[in-house]
Amino acid sequence: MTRPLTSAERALATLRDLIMGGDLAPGARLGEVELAERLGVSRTPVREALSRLASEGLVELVPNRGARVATWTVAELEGVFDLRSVLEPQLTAHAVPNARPADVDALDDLARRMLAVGTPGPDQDLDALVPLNRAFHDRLVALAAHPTLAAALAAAIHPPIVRRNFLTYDEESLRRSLAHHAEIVAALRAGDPEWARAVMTSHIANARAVMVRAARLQATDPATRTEETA
Amino acid sequence: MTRPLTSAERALATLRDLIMGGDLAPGARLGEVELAERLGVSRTPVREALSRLASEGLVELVPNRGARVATWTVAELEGVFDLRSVLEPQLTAHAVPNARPADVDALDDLARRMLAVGTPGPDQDLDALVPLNRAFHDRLVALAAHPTLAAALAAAIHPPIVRRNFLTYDEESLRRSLAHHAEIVAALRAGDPEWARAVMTSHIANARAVMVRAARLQATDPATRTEETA
DNA sequence: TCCTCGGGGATTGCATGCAAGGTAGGGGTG
DNA sequence: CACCCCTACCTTGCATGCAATCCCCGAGGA
Repeated sequence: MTRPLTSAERALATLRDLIMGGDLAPGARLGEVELAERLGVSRTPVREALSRLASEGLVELVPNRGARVATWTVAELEGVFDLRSVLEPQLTAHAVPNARPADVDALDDLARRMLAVGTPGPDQDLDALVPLNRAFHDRLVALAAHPTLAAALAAAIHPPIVRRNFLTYDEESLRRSLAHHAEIVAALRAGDPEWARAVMTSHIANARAVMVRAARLQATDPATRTEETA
Repeated sequence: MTRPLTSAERALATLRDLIMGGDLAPGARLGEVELAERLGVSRTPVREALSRLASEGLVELVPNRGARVATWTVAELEGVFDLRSVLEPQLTAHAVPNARPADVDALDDLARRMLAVGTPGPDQDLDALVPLNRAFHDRLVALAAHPTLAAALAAAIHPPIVRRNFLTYDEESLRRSLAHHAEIVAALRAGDPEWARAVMTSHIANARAVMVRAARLQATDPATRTEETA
């Protein structure tokens, strides 16, 4: 019973996916007519979508000069992690009293599967980690049942930062990250919100260190820079 | 050298002010043609403004059914305060090392003026408190120099919740609130971020109690309900 | 009396057209 | 030779028109 989406909504969703999925690199120009043709609609819904993406921070919109995919500096990246490091531990703590055994089992399953595909060896498949990780965090956020905090977090994660992040993890940080997931499950099972909060805080700090290091490398290595003046 | 704003930007700003200022009550219908005439532009920029306000959470937008000013429940109000109670203390702590004597003096001045117009007596002027309070908090947020956290906070405060809140403070809570401002100044002067953080946490908790009580009263008292089905 | 089923009016959703503003490239000048 | 300006093209910003959808309200039947 899902009501039919409007063209503007489809354009919004498609553009968001294109940006978050990395098909449109940061700094890439977003011409209205080009997008309209690509999406098979007129410029009007495209403009509406761009406008909303701009207020979400995914694109930068300059009057009379059009839209570009938003770029981010290392400082902004650190800012996002500052925000995550206050929001996600809080959400995790909220989730604890709401976690029913079935929920914990589902999270446990996700954590185990991440461990399976994330551990170095013949079965390692880092690409498979991304959706699993997303599912884990989404489920945790849903358990918190706190729409306002969740919305603030969703607004923060926007930048295509977390996109394919596991490729940038070094082996030790990755092992830590996987262990955190398992430990969060343990904290949930124990019903200890402070434990869960602490592990999530560590989890974000670990991710922060990895991402900031990767971003610094990318910023100084011209070979990997995405074009910004296309 | 401020470049001329587009019609859509003006519509956006005007609508935002109208909503935040309470001229458009929560639940009020926002017809495109009506707004377009009121603002002297065509429907297109109005649509764009409504679209952006929707993604900011200020209006609710239902396909084919138009826009209404967003309404909020007591639960959502509490959610907003949950968010503020993690963000504002953090921002306040960030502000401490950046506070130069001149900044502290300016905040001190604001706190004193709030005390002057907020203390019961012949000089009490609760309406004057609102802009002073805003200036105080804005200045503090600016000092934190943390755009990401600030943006998340700004997105949260949206609901016209904080609008004319001082009218709902009881005498004791108001006195507490004014004292908090002064104490934050003291913490800044002492250069103690944890002190500042703790006071701000109390400040938000106090405000939360006042606002939730007021909202509960309003929700049960039909006389003060704003029309929602206009 | 209550529920169901249209019909008219109004409103939104989208496409298109036009004008204002911006960008790039070439010629002229110091 | 470098710099500036000017022109032509392109893009965006906005207005308007038309079709699709929804809401309201009244008539008919159970």
